[in-house]
Amino acid sequence: MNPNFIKMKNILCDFIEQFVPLTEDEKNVILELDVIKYFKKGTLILKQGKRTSESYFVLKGCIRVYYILDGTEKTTEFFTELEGYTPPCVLSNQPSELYVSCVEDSIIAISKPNMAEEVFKKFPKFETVCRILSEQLIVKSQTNFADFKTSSPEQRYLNLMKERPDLIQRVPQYQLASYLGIKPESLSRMRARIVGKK
Amino acid sequence: MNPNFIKMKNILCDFIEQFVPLTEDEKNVILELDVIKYFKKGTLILKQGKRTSESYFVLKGCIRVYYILDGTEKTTEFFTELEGYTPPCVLSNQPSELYVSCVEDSIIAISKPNMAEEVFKKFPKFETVCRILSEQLIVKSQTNFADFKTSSPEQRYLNLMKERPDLIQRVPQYQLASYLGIKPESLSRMRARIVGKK
DNA sequence: ATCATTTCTTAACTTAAGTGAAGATTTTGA
DNA sequence: TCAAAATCTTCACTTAAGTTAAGAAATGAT
Repeated sequence: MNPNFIKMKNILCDFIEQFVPLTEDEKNVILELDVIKYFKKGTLILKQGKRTSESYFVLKGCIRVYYILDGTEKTTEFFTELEGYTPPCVLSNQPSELYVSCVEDSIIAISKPNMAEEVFKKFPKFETVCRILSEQLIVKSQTNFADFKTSSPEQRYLNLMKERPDLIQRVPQYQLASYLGIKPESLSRMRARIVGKK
Repeated sequence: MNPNFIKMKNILCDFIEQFVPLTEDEKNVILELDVIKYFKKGTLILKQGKRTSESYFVLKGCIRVYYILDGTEKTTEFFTELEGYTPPCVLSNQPSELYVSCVEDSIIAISKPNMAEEVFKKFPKFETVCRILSEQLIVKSQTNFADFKTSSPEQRYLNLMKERPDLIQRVPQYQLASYLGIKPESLSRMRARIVGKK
């Protein structure tokens, strides 16, 4: 077992222990269940049209969710360290509408519903964690959405600089642009405008 | 027990039975726990600055979530029949940033976390329902957000006409406008433009 | 180190949303 | 029923985003 692997397991257990305490037994269950995978930058973890039941939990790196509309990539989400994502197709049992790709070399914990079910049966505590996490995620998602609706593209960019400054460094601008709901040219112009104002 | 009350209980149980079957016992638990309240149009169920631990589940009518920024109402959500909402302040234990008001005369099932905890203990099945519902809500919220980001104000309005035509009838336009992320004047002009195009 | 590819910038022009202000229309309550 | 309040529309003007197109800069692969 390489030391990096153990480090990642600890990150995962620490994260879960924010919500419920874990016994050694329970930690071992996680160690056995969660599959930790390494991906190179640019790897497509999920492609449009494919079926999957996998959820992704980012231990290191950054993944991007996007789809292609009229030949253009529309980026809808970025997930970085300690953020998790379940594609809609996992719940709908349909082919995926979305692509998921690695913006950087990334380490991802992958889980599947049947794994989860088993664990829930053995340790109901895990279901509680998932429920609480889900409830928090809903609030987060709704709050982000509300902030987005009520601000101009420029405010959104300034807000992103404040809330997730790392993304601006890590991610190509044309991907950030559609994440902000604007065109790459507009983002470029906007940045020039903002620098000018200072 | 008035017949309308019983009707509402049935609506609630039917809704839950979409996800898990319920025994009579379990239905009774719901009947005893959930508090069903009647509100007049315009009632403020939750005010900015107030603390609450209540979640709302709309049995009939329509509620609106908004906050006031620079003296202007910013509407972030509408919930109608069979939709539920937990304000962020319930999870954060802070005074509410948001108002919740009734767009119409409404019948709302109100629940609190301590009720939920008790029920979860007695019937773990309910925690499963809540987890599944939450997971679905996350997807829904993220999908809505993605659609919003990738469309123009006009597309958003056309999409709203398709997806929630009832809202356009039920809700004042100035509230719809901020829900669409635009000014009321722009919505008014846009509607004229759309009618002209036909 | 160099070439090809990807990403970013700039510019001129078009289109639609924001703003401020006024007035029309609809709804509500006494 | 009528006046006040709330809601919606229109107009002229400003501002910023979309579009098209060209070329510069950065990155990656050999």
